[in-house]
Amino acid sequence: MTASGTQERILDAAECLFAEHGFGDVSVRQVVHTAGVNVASIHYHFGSKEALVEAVMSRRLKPLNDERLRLLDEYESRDEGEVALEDVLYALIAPAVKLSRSRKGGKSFVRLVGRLFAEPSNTVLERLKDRFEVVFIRFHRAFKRTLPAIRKRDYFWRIHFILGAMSLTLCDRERPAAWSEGSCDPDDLDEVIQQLVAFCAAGLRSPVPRKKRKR
Amino acid sequence: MTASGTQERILDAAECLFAEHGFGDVSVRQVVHTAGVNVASIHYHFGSKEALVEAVMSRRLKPLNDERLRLLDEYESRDEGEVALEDVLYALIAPAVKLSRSRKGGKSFVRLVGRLFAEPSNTVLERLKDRFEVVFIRFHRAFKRTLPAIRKRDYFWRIHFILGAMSLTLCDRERPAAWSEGSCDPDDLDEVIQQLVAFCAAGLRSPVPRKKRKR
DNA sequence: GTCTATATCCTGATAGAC
DNA sequence: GTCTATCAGGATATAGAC
Repeated sequence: MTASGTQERILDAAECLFAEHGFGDVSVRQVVHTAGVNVASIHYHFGSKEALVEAVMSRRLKPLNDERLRLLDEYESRDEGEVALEDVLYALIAPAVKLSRSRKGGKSFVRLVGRLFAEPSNTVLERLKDRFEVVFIRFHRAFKRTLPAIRKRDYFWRIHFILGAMSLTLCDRERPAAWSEGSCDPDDLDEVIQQLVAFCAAGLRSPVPRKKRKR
Repeated sequence: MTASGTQERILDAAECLFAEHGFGDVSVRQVVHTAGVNVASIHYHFGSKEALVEAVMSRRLKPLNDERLRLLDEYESRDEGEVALEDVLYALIAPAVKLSRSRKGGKSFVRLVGRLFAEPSNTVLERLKDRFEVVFIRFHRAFKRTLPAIRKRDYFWRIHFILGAMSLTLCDRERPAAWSEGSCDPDDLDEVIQQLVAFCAAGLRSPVPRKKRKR
């Protein structure tokens, strides 16, 4: 890396473009144009477009997940293992939402993460799987402690729904504000976090659905 | 259209491929190859790739939304306007989930709808906006009747979370089964629907979150 | 309506001068 | 490390014979 920070400029530009248009629809030429660097520099610094995608994700994924685990550790040591459900959810959700207002491109990155989860057959997600799994195993343990009686199948369906709600919220800042004609403020991050935490907590605590629906 | 049903074969193949790999990553050549038709036929029948994408969506969107409105009408006339929250959610969710097991490519289509909602800056969604809006206005009225005291901003945040949960569930059949080591059965559609309805109902009914969180 | 052949452009990637 | 020039391949789209 040189003093001009070419790698950083490429990563910033790619992060922003990928978040806006998706991975497949952004060419390396658009990236170098936005970054103001030479066409060849992406292959010099990263080797391939695919490696660039992975580098974009890796750069911020570790700090994000580290912060999630740090919060969870903090709550667990403070409450001696008896962490409230809302606190576990907060540790999972808040770092991602907060990252979305950090100046250094975090906004684009969280949209990328949301996009990543919404694209099922995704080689990038496969590659990053290990990093996510460590976090989820830790959170699974914490969730199960707060919900000792929950059935395995109920738990995993609900976790899936929670990921969906998070995904779309990270992906799409504008829709709630637009549909509510301004009542929802996407820039009030504490509000977003609390809404998500409350919604997910209620969903996780809801009674087991009936076995059969008569219609 | 001819007797061989070239248009249908193209639509089926495109629907399947788009659902599997996304819009941008599928070429018209892949589509014609999968459909077993000539390269030029897409442009003859649809005019452009973008028009094909729109045609794929339009073909199934009207029946889906018609079924949603039909269910809602049925419940409202039966219960004289006093429809249970779970029934409104059922009318919104069940037709989409059920379409996912219809033989004629419905499985691919609902994944496409999920993908559509997860991609914010999407020209296709803009084009189909009108068709969705009619449905949502009807459902907004129904929801507000079952939740008369809810604040506008709480309501729209929660609708957003519900769309996210639906989106990911329609997009990604496999993750809950994989993570739960088989406890979740993606083919048990009644189970999926009931899980989603119960989760979303609990979320919609949850008490208003506290104003400030002290951490 | 179907097909072949082709036009035109853009893609990711690289070679080699500086 | 940066740049220009260029490659080989694939993209959408079309022209024109059948």
